[in-house]
Amino acid sequence: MFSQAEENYLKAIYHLESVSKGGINTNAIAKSLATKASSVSDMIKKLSDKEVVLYKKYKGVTLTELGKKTAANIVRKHRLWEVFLVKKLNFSWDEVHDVAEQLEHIKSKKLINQLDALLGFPTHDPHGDPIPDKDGCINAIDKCLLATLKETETGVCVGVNDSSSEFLQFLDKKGITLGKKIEVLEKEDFDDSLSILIDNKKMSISNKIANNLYIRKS
Amino acid sequence: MFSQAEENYLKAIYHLESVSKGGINTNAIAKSLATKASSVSDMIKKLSDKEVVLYKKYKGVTLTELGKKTAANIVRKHRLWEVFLVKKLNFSWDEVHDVAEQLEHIKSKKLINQLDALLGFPTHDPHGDPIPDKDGCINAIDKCLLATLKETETGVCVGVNDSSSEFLQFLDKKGITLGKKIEVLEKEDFDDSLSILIDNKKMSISNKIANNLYIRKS
DNA sequence: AATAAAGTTTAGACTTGTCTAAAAAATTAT
DNA sequence: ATAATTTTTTAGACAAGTCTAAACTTTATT
Ligand SMILES: [Mn+2]
Ligand SMILES: [Mn+2]
Ligand SMILES: [Mn+2]
Ligand SMILES: [Mn+2]
Repeated sequence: MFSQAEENYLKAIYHLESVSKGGINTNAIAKSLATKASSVSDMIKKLSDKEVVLYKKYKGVTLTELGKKTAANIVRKHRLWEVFLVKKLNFSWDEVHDVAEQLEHIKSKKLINQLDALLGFPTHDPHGDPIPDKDGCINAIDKCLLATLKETETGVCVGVNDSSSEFLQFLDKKGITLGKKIEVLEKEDFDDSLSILIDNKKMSISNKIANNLYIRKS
Repeated sequence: MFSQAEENYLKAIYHLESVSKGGINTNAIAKSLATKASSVSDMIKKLSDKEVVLYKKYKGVTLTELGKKTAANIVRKHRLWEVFLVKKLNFSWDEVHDVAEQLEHIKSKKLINQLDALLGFPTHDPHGDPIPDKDGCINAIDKCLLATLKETETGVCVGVNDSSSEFLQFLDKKGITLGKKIEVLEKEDFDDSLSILIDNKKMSISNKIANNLYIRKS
């Protein structure tokens, strides 16, 4: 059994491993958890004792198979709860994260399996992130950042890179939601901004936005 | 904001006040939380500083208005989650308590209000206990223990006094669930056991059972 | 290769919540 | 009214998790 703090560390390491392969360093974990490197050092020793991470002093940390499975299960719970909040409780996609941060620590196998069933076994959360299955496997869809599309290419919005509520609310305001079809009309060399067509409306999108929106090409 | 531990103490005091009016003593709280009297003393000081309880050394403790409201809100969350688990996730009434003990500490006004709406604003939890409203008010129904009924009297099962899973599973086995009509046929002087009619079936009920089942007379 | 800078760990302290053992107060029995 | 018993509080310790400051390793710079 893992404490809430331990679970949060495992999840942070899991997410860091998914973006930067190789041993995860103390400072990166500290930053992602808004804590201090010394606290991370202490906790890593505990996690190492519990055999969920491999650890060599000064050499960073990697999840063991057990660690990966444990972390994936927390992510699974987080994302299922996010789907629940949006689908059943009328939360908008920018409101769910903080509540899911709490709900992901609830311990009950039956709860999460029944929730999964209630929601119709969803494969992705409201931000387009894949939901790991009971064994921790995720089946990632083939997506790329809008910024990588070339002129005349089209695709469908399938996810966000930044899921801060500011960004999500901005997308709402622009009418950009998951599932919408997007066509790149023009790419401005000067500032890498895009002119796109969405819902038959033409709009201009800054490079910063285009670098935080995932598209499945079509 | 209250910690999980503080919330559990508040809830325990709230429940104790509802059965035995007057200042609640340290040992009673310790017993109901399965902790030690010394721990209770420590915590009571903190709760007193936070102005949710009134406390005079050696004289027991009472909830302030703020304390009552806070505690009632935790009970509200506990019972709404229990309804959710039974109605939406197919839990049986003997499985819900432990999970609700965790869920009751989730902090989100919107979450609990939307949950309330999803469930159709239920007034009672799966064990027949009333669900406090947003202001902490409960509207208790008029109920009495089955053991207090006289021969030939009839009523409807509306709640349980003991909600341990052993007792609840026992009731399931006997076919006794909330809403069922019961008629007292005979009362045995020797051991205070009852002969009752339920679903047109005659069965014998020990005094211990009859003292843990609430009835609304009809 | 030596030094500076950056990253990491340790030492020691603090908070929350818990415990045991001992002291103090309140209650009950003689 | 005094003594015995029960209840409650205090004192001191401990585990988890965090922090700051200092020491230590590794990496980068000269
Ligand atoms: Mn999230
Ligand atoms: Mn998400
Ligand atoms: Mn309960
Ligand atoms: Mn209940």
